[in-house]
Amino acid sequence: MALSRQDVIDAALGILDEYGLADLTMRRLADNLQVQASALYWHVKNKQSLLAELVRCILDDLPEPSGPWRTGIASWAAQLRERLMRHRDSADLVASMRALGLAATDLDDGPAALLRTAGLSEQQASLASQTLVHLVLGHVYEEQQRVQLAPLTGADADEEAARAAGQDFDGGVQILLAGIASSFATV
Amino acid sequence: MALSRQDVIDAALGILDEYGLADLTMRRLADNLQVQASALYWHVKNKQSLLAELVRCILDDLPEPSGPWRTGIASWAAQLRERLMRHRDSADLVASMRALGLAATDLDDGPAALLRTAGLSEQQASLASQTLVHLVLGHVYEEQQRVQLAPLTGADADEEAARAAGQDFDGGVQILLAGIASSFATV
DNA sequence: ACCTGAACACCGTTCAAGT
DNA sequence: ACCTGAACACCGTTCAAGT
Repeated sequence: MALSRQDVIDAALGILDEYGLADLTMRRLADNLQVQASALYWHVKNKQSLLAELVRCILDDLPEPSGPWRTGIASWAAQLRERLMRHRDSADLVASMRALGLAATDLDDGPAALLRTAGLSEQQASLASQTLVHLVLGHVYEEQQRVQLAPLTGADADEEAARAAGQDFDGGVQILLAGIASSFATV
Repeated sequence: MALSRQDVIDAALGILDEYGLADLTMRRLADNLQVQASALYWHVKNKQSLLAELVRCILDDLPEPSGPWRTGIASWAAQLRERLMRHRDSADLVASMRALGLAATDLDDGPAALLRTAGLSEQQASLASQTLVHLVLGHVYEEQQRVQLAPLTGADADEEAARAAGQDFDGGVQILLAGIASSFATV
């Protein structure tokens, strides 16, 4: 049977999860699908657009934050982290694509909207949500990198380390939320 | 005259600034120095260690934060940003090296120490400074990426955009500092 | 419509050999 | 001590040609 675009995307996600972003090459992907590398270019414009597609998959149906702003944003951040943690190197991937303005550029729109309805000015809301997204991506980036370094450095118990990282994450988000709350006061 | 290790580093910084991290290849660097690519490996162990050296240069003599914690941290963050903005793609470079545990891993130590002396617990201090570094790197990363995208998208006035980015940066840091301040309250 | 095969212009790194 | 030259094992992408 002929290859479908979805087959290519699925195989790419598979390589990403198993071997990481650095090993996700067009040639390797082609090998995996038992096809010549050049065949991929019938299904996909180029590597960058394929990566953008992967980002779309990873962040698919991530709900917008809603409800009371503080708990709403906190749980949105946790959900975003959870989505990212499902795929290896996803924070790196998402950050790169955001940098190129290709995908996930609108990630901050959700939190910004909620903060505006909660009373922050346009500028404050976009600033705060931008900061939040930086924080989430930065934290998950380091967390994912640590996981990959663990085998080399001598891994602590995975379960324990994951719980600690999760608490660090929540703690960081709480600091930021406290800062946002005090921004309300000075409005 | 024979090439020195410092010559290699200087030329690498030159390529970084003029053409960006993606174009900083060993072969191009060698061309630039009018030497074979293999010659570089006498002066430098491999590409990664060269990049680590560049990070060390970029962050050289960045002073530790001191004084009253709030203004001390704010000005430290501004100084870090200023150092990073001197070299193209530096935030990307620093983040990558931090990820590999090679250089600049101890970037958060300074702020953490100041926050501890100011009264935060070990955990809170390291969490807050980690968050701060994420914020700085994340912000500068996007700022630098935007600069590189500007020629393509239709650049606004550079001066104006830089001032706006600077204010965004300061605003983001202020939000975080407010959050840290309110963490003191709950100690 | 979908894929192959060959080519182009690149990478980082190693290593014997030259001076 | 410092560098060349050639090689190895890779990249992403294009494009005529096949089915």
